[in-house]
Amino acid sequence: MQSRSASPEITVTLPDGATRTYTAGVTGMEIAQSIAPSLAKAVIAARVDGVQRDLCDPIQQDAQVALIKVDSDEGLEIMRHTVAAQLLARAVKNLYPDAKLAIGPTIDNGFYYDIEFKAPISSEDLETIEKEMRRLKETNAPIIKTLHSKADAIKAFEDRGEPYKMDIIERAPQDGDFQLYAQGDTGFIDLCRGPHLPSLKHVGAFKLMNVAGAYWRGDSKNQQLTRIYGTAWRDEKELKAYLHQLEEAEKRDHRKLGREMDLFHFQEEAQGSCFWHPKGFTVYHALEDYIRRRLSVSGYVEVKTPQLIDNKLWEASGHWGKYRENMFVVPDVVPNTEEGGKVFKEEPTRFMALKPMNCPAHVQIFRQGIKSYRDLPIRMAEFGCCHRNEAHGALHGLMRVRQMTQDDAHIFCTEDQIMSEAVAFCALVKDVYADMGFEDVRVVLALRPEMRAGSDEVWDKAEDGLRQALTQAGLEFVEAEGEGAFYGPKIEYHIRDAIGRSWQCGTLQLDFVLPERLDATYIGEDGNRHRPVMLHRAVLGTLERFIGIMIESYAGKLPLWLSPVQCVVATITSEADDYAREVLADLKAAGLRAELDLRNEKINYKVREHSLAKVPFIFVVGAREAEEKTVAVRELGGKDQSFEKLDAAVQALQEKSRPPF
RNA sequence: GCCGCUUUAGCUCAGGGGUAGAGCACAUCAUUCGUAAUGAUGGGGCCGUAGGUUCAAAUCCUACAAGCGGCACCA
Repeated sequence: MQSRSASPEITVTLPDGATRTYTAGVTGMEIAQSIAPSLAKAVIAARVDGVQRDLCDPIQQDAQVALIKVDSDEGLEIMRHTVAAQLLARAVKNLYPDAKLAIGPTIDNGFYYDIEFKAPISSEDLETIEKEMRRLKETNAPIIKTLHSKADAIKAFEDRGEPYKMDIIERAPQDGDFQLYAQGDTGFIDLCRGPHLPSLKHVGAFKLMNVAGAYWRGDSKNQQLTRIYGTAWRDEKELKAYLHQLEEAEKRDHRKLGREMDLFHFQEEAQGSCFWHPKGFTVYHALEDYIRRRLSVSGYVEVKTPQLIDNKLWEASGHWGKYRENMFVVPDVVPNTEEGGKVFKEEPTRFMALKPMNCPAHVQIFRQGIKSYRDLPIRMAEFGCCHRNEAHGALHGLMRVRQMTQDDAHIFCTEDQIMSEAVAFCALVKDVYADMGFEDVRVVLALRPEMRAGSDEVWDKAEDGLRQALTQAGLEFVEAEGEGAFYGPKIEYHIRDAIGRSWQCGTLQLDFVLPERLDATYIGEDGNRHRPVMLHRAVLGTLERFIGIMIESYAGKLPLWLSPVQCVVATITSEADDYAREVLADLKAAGLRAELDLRNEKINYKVREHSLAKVPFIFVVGAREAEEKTVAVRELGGKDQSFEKLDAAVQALQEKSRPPF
């Protein structure tokens, strides 16, 4: 055995496959310097055997090393992290010495930092903080890392009055190697997993965006901190482009488009419940009809169940105990009619509730009569109107409402049928989302939570069934440990809105508990009673949220089959009025949703107005068209028009407007 | 529910202790026009709600409500 030399040589393999030899303990910065001085200026971190490291970290053995610059995605993220954890944190501590730092991670496009302030700060204070950040950036302070033992690290933050940092260190599993980052000799330090930029001079363009409240460790029982959100980019140009893109995205906000396109509105007296206008309800119906056709050929039967149900059923189902804070409860009492008197003469003792879910009602239908295993699976669908008493702060346009209509169904089946039903459902969702034009769908498999009902064997089977179903449907998905419902695992389909917020739409949930609680049974082959399994499932989720997502995704320019007005017949002069009426009649006879614009306005004005209203087609008619029985067809977004025979144009539009299913 | 912000005409927004402003929209009149704004005139507001301060409040203060951005919760 050969004796270890004081400084053995190591081989470093670069991304292009080239190898170089260094003395053990070489740092990323030294490697960069040995390659090119320009590289040493630009490099900000290193990836050593796949792990991001600071440039000052020594490399002790043979390794794959990639040098990271800000021009890469991971470099940009490191820079954002430094802007949050170093620039923002130090600026805040300079301006508010008694502020207490919690955590400051990066997020899509930026970062945030959670901080406890003595007095509330407002968005105006952000400008001051941002100014201080700019001043600090100009100092180009170097960022210096030191390693500390647990006790030392705790001491350092105790001295600085940083209880949240102490908490993080105390909860950390390791005893040493706590990384503290300082900015030169400014006295500022922060605890961080790193890596960080070697100096503030690598910081690009940044902007603080807004302030919000956020709970420490994400738990509403904990102290609420102030969260400062910011964005950071390589330079001013990128920052500007991002801000512009945000502005554009805000124009797609479904609440704004809903008003502009006269689709729906909300008002104080019915907060969280949508008033659907004729045009909006046309979209709603078109979508509902589409799903109804899909379900019908997929072997579903449709039902309708009561809105108001006695709390006896909710107690039996478990909702009264577990879900009551989200329910609208109605006293089952005749109200007092005396003027100025109490609403109820006596304290109500009997209650009903607006249904927050359809499942218990569907079990009631299942329980009528005796079911045989030959009847299963029963796929019971309902466009169920549900009410949930959502927290005020949760409401958000159509995305989060208090009255919603789910494209809901419950599949009652045997355990052996779970797999095939789940596979069929995943295929159905895939087809529907493809029809809607959604590509960016995030699929989550939510696995068993700590508190759960049912044996591990049943959970193994259920989770595996869903996993296989997703695989067979060819869907990529991520697994979320502990996120499942207490009664079973679930699949969730998430879609993003215009500004990138993710909303859950479709879902499949396995339930072994409710059939038990509500005593649903079927007679098996063996002549004995058995429990069916219930699959709760929705493809769109709710019509409200899905339409909201559709509006944002299409920026209001809905596909033809969903457009509330598919075609406007616009005249050039009043000479063409009679002919325009004929054209309209033909369109309507072909089942198209068409309107007439005979107003005494210039055609430019009409085209502009209907284009802004996002009408997919305009049939322009003037004296010439009336004479020749043609129409000038203008498609939304198109620059010019085509002249077509009336019957051909109507037929073509009819063809194009056919729903995808 | 919690934190911060906002609330003025149908919409977007300016203003600010002393008779309420603009653009768009709307109405009327003129114009009959060939593919993204024709012109003129006019109507329209309890300045979110309720209290308070003041000779005087849309403006200052307080409370409440709703909306917006987050958090928590969730389809």
